[in-house]
Amino acid sequence: MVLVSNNDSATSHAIADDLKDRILEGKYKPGMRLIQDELAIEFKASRSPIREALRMLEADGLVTIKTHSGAWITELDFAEFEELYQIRERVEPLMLRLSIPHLTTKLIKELEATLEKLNEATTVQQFLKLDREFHLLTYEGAATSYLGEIVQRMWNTTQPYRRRYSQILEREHFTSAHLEHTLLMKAIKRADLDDAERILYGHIRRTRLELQDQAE
Amino acid sequence: MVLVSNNDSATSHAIADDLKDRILEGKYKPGMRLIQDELAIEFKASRSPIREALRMLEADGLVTIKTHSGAWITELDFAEFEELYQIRERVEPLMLRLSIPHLTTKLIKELEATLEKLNEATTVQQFLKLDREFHLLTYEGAATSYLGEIVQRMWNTTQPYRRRYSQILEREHFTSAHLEHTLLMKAIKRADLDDAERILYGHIRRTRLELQDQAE
DNA sequence: TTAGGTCTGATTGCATCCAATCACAAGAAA
DNA sequence: TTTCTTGTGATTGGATGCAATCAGACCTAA
Repeated sequence: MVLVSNNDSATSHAIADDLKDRILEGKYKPGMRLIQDELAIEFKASRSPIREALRMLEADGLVTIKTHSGAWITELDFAEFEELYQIRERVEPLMLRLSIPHLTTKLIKELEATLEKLNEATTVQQFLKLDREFHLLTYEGAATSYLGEIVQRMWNTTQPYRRRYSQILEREHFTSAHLEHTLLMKAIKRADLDDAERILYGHIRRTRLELQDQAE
Repeated sequence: MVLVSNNDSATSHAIADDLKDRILEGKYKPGMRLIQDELAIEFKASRSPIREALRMLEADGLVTIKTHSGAWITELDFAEFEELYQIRERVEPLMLRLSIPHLTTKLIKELEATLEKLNEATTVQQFLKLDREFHLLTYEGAATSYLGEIVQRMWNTTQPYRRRYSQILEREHFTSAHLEHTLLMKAIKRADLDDAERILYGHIRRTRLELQDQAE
């Protein structure tokens, strides 16, 4: 289960990947409109592949298309953001459970290295990037077809908001996250499925509640 | 949250809806190939809207597209079917929890009527149709944007397989389902969120395990 | 001033044509 | 016989032009 890159030769896929990066990096902000002609000119292609790319991004939840009207970068209100976190609480522990038994020693080494870098992160930028990397890596052992898609999609759509809201988080949050990540790592290493599930559930839940508190 | 019909004027949407019905009704069987030209002729349209419709169905998980190769009705192996049931076990109880507090008395009346018909169903066909109707109705109170999509998508993709596998289920299964549905209805009426979640979780889980037993 | 209607430019949706790619069959070599 | 190569038809991907639709400005009437 590769939750990272996606190499498909067709230009529509290439365009979709490129746009996806821009959205995840925050270059394209939620609510921004995308105009087919402009994109076509920029990518030196016709509107056909652009349209297909937009449909793919729509499937990823990154873009919202309204018939005869246009395409916008998906915009979440806080309720939707919260909803996605609630789904994550339920779904990611399952994916972790399915993954742990198939994690190779190589992957575990990689996980530990990422965790170390994560603990040393100083900027919010770094923290977000490494946090994402760490969690998605823990799922790499799951040979799932649908679960992986769902999880990836949720990480993608919430990405711009994690960036936005994490600015308001207290220092306290990062130390809690640090402790939970360490506990999670230990549970993974001794292949304790129930414990790992529980820690992850609590980790996501606590983050949601903290964001909830800060946001009002 | 309307999990039933979808009225969008654009022809690509109309085509997508039509194809969707055919797949869910079992006219188009998993593994069957879809050829753009043939569909274009049948729908008296060009290939552009057909292509868009296929992309939409891909997003719904009903169709699988391979670049430069073609489109097929999505085919699940048993492992994927099981995976989807595991996700349902985690996700649908959450949706039920979010729904119950907002169920109107009108909806509850409708639910009871559906349950009554469901208990009187004699053929497998009827059972499947009413079972789907009953469960999706219990979620109708949830004002969710993503959860609803996910749940609906899982019901859609597993539909052909529910039909296939339910043929091999014992009479025993239907009486268990009956009892669980009745318990669920009671929990819903007294708005007992925890109990409702637990019953639904067990209901989906038991079905999965029974199918697992029968299938090997 | 404000509400409603109409017009117009911008943009999307669809049709058609051509190019790129693939799958499969037929043939050649071992 | 088996395996590899090559070529050809079928099918998908992309480009271009036109029609349909929408949003916003402008005008008119109350």
